[in-house]
Amino acid sequence: MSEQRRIVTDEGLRRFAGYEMKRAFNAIQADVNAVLRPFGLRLLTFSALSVIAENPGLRQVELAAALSIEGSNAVSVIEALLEAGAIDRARPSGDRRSYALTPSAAGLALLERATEAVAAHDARMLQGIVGADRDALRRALRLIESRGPR
Amino acid sequence: MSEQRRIVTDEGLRRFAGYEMKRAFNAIQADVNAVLRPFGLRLLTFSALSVIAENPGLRQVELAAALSIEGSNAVSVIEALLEAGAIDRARPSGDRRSYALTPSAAGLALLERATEAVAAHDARMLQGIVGADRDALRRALRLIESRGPR
DNA sequence: TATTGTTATACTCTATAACTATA
DNA sequence: TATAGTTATAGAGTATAACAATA
Repeated sequence: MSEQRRIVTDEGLRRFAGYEMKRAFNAIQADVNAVLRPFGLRLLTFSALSVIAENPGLRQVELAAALSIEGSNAVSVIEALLEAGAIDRARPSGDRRSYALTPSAAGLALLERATEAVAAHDARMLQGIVGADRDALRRALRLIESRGPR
Repeated sequence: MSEQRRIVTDEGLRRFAGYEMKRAFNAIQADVNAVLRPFGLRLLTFSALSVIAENPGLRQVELAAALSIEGSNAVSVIEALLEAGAIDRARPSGDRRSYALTPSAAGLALLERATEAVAAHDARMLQGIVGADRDALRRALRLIESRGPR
């Protein structure tokens, strides 16, 4: 035990939504990645797989735009999903620069199970936030996101 | 222009608050760090300086706990603030293992200006979120944070 | 000239293990 | 034995610049 029980506060920072957002997101990030680890996925690869399944045949540049990540950073994400056998990549007939990304059967099965786990995680994190508050949170997050770079 | 205007969506992911939180926080993170760059600060060093100014004489372990970061990761943050001349570090009389962190006069002046800029940034990001919605956002973020590891 | 995908690189944040010196 | 601070290390996310192939 310490000699003097000092109460150290971050009260001054609590007035900033950005600071509280960071703390809340860190909690989510840690939890969701723990949930996804058994599936061999991270939040980013899970998200990418989800978008690919939703938009089969999309190009890498489209995936990056949908996830708001740089194209160069999409490369390793796609590589991870390819190595896991969750997606396939093929040159489309039209443009020989681009690739068409499609989910594999295994990828769809993986996504289904992972999505269920993530849904449970999400519900757990939102416990106690109900009704109008939940809607307000959603609205606020989208508005904040829209304040960012286009 | 692309031959085919494909609409790629992340609609499936939008049902997860965690995904929207990540996107919103990325927008905040990018903006606040751009705002802090002229002051030679990042979100983390700004936060640390703020907590030190609010709790002068606190120990490093207390700072780390207040910010919810690992003690080992607090080292470089403190180092950055020391090098910037924003804080001082001294061995207290009682315990020769620990350090007492205090803001310098220059650090307090820096914090004052930086806080003003961050407040403007925060207000900008929260534009359009008013009244009950703003309270709901705050409540939700604290509740989500409390769902994380203790 | 512009776009797609890629490589290389750098910085930041987070987490863990192991160590020292002090308690 | 436990605590405060440190070092080393690794993994992950983000950002920029430069390049080859193709349009």
